[in-house]
Amino acid sequence: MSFEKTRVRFAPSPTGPLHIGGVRTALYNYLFAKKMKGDFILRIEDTDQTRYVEGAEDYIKQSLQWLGLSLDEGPGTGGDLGPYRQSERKDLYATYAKQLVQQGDAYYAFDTPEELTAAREKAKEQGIHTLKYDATTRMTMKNSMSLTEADTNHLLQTSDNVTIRLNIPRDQTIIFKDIVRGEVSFNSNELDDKVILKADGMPTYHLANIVDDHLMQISHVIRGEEWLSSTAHHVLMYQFFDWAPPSFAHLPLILKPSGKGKLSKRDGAKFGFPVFPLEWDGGEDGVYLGFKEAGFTKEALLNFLLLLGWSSGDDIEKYTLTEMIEAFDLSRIIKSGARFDYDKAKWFNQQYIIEQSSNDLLNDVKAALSSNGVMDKDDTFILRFIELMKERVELMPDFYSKAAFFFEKPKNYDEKTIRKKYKIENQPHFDRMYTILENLAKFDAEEIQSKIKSYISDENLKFGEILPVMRIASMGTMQGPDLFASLELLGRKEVLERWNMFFQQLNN
RNA sequence: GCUCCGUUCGUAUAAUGGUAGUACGUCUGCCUUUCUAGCAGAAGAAGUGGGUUCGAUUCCCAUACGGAGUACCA
Repeated sequence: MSFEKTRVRFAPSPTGPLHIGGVRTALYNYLFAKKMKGDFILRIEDTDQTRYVEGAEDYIKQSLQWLGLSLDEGPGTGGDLGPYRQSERKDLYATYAKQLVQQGDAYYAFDTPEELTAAREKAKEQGIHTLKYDATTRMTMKNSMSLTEADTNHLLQTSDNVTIRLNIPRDQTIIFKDIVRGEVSFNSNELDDKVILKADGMPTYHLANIVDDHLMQISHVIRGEEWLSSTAHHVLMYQFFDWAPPSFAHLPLILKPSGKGKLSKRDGAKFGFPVFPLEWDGGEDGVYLGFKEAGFTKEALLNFLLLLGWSSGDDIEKYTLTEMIEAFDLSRIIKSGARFDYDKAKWFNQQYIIEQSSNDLLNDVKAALSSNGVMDKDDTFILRFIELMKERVELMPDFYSKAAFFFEKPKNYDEKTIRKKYKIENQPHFDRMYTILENLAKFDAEEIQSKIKSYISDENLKFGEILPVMRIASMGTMQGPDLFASLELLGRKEVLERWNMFFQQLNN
């Protein structure tokens, strides 16, 4: 096995936008593939026609592309072992399902969904929590095991309710090794006779999954923990086909911040953070925010997800994609579920913003500004602006929301600071400082600072009574970058206008 | 209900059969006109009960709690 080429697949079903847990699964698959110099394959599991959602496949591809998780094979990408969309492989599955029937490892079942529901209801009345279609019950159902050959053949011809079910053997222990959890075992008596081929001719996940993993020469199946329970079925099917099973690694779930249950798409709105990589318009379901639109860099998102369920063992926590590939190791995946911690996600983003040069941020900042109607500033201004704001920002939109005063005059002023810091007897000084600014040879931070500061000390004023008022007069708020640098950026004309506006308003 | 999986500061996690480390968050101080950032510091953790052991957070068992699965969904 270890001599084979490593080939992993990310196999989402196109039933909606790619959830953040799915993104992490994709990441881990990608990292492992690249670490092993293997292939990363995208396979679209669209076997449920009733749940197909238009645009979901594109969304998945766009998300992977945005994140830089490039595919070696997949629908649209190509590859020798396609097609990579299960709906395009439909005929294949029936052949394999029939092989299983022939071998006696599966059988035809003719029960209608209604009959099954009725049987379950009845069982419930008798106190059986869930009716299992298995060795204990299958002889009471309508299938090729319970029916005569003649009846079976007749139904095969006439029924439009023909499915194929796995014939799970009695009293077998199914043991498999999970890379994350070690040895996991199931007694076959606990397993139900799962449908592997549906009445519409499409396979269920279980069949499609193992047929494709085998045919596509997948070496490692890295997927969410929700699949752990059905892995026993899968292992049994590998035995039926006499195929060597891949290695399994079941990833811990990403939990709600409350810790109760796995993170769902509704939690985004509930807790106020994105749970999808990109924005998704769910129609009447509403528009779901994406990490990208919320102002995350892809590097930060990836870095955050990397550490939600995996740790290198050392104290390093910032990784580039290349470093992730280098460091990643399936055996260090955490076993227990990880809660989604939005504060930590934002911290990562802040780190990435601080590290990037103003030039690197230019386009993104421009975008954040222009979506707030700010487009009249030139690059020189914005570059300087970025330098001042960079370390005060967590998400890209903060470049506007935390710094709007650079682009428009204050609409209101921080009353508390005015009350505490403004003394009417200082007004003549503000008037004189106005004149100083007006006549400054060069309106730059250094010049403003030195002239204002020497005025303050010459007049024996208190910095704490003057500077805050200047800030309020110019910015309206106490929060912001260095006062003098900010004044310079605002420009003399603008500052003087604001002062006029402020002191006039204040004194009548 | 049944099956499987899990359980270390609020959160993410590390190491370890012998002092429980790191990061986020929180709080304090320094810096500063302010907000950040940075620096310095503080508080804060092994679900419970047994066993093995000189010694258990670590190994074993039980129990509690949490999670997942239990569909002609993936």
